[in-house]
Amino acid sequence: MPKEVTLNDQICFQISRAHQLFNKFYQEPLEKFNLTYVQYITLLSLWENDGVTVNYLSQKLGLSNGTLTPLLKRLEKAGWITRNRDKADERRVLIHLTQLGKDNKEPILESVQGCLNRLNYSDDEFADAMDTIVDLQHRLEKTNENDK
Amino acid sequence: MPKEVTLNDQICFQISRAHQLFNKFYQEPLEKFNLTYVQYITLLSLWENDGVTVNYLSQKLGLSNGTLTPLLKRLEKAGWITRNRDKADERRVLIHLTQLGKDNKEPILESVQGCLNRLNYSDDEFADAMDTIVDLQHRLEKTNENDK
DNA sequence: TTCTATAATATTGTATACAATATAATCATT
DNA sequence: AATGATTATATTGTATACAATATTATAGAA
Repeated sequence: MPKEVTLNDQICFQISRAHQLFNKFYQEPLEKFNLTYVQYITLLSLWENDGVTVNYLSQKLGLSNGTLTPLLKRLEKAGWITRNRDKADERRVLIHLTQLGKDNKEPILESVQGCLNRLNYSDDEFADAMDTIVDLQHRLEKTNENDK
Repeated sequence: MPKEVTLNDQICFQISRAHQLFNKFYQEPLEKFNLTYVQYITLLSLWENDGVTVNYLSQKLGLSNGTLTPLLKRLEKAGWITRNRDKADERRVLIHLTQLGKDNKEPILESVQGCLNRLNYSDDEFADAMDTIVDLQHRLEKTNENDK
């Protein structure tokens, strides 16, 4: 008799749960900055590389431009970034951090790190967990590739 | 000098990516049934326990009723389930699989399993990956608990 | 029994998320 | 230089996702 397929045995379901829990997890450290989790991740990318195109962010974050355009407009409205057409190539929109966006890097990272510390990962445990997740990604990417 | 915080070092980001990749991954096996990943997960729960309330599904799937109500309406419209007020307690809505929903259990599971096999997990690797992810969930839950 | 508290679901508003399409600018070839 | 192909972003339509609120039904107390 084949084993019954159950919800909790599905690795996709457990990944989804972890994703949901992270969204909740980030609410507390980001609340005082009025940022969502995805907006924070976007700022994180801009703190690494500022003055980039929507397309670059789309690749880096793995989000479609249909997701990013409205998200970036909200970040602009809140004063974190600017959106300007590239004068050298007007198809492009260049995203730049504002002074506010730059000045708040440290406070935001500190607030987040304070929460991350509470996860109580040792360096080894953390590295192992990351390896497991990235390995899963590679398996999924390889399979998704084959579908094309 | 403190180490620079980068996007790819964030475990939240890697979990998000895995979540996105799973959504893509499930498109192929579910396409012919016109189901999304979340709808599939919902059916999976109903194949385990049929005739349950919205609240039960909400707990089981970890989704709010604000997410589930429209999702269940779409599943109803497509003929997979029925939604009926419980005559014994008319605050409740009971969700039942239709004959279509029952009859398609095996074909859907087979289609999905065919794709899952391509991930090439050994039993041990799979168990380890699951442990890692569930352990992460517990760390997140514990931390989220403390916030209340 | 009537009033209140509680419980279960639905609705509203905001924010992702993406496929498909549209728009506009640039590039490439002639 | 004209035009066809390509590139970059925006828009539209559909589907999650949740907090806050509304609605309706039940339960409990006086």
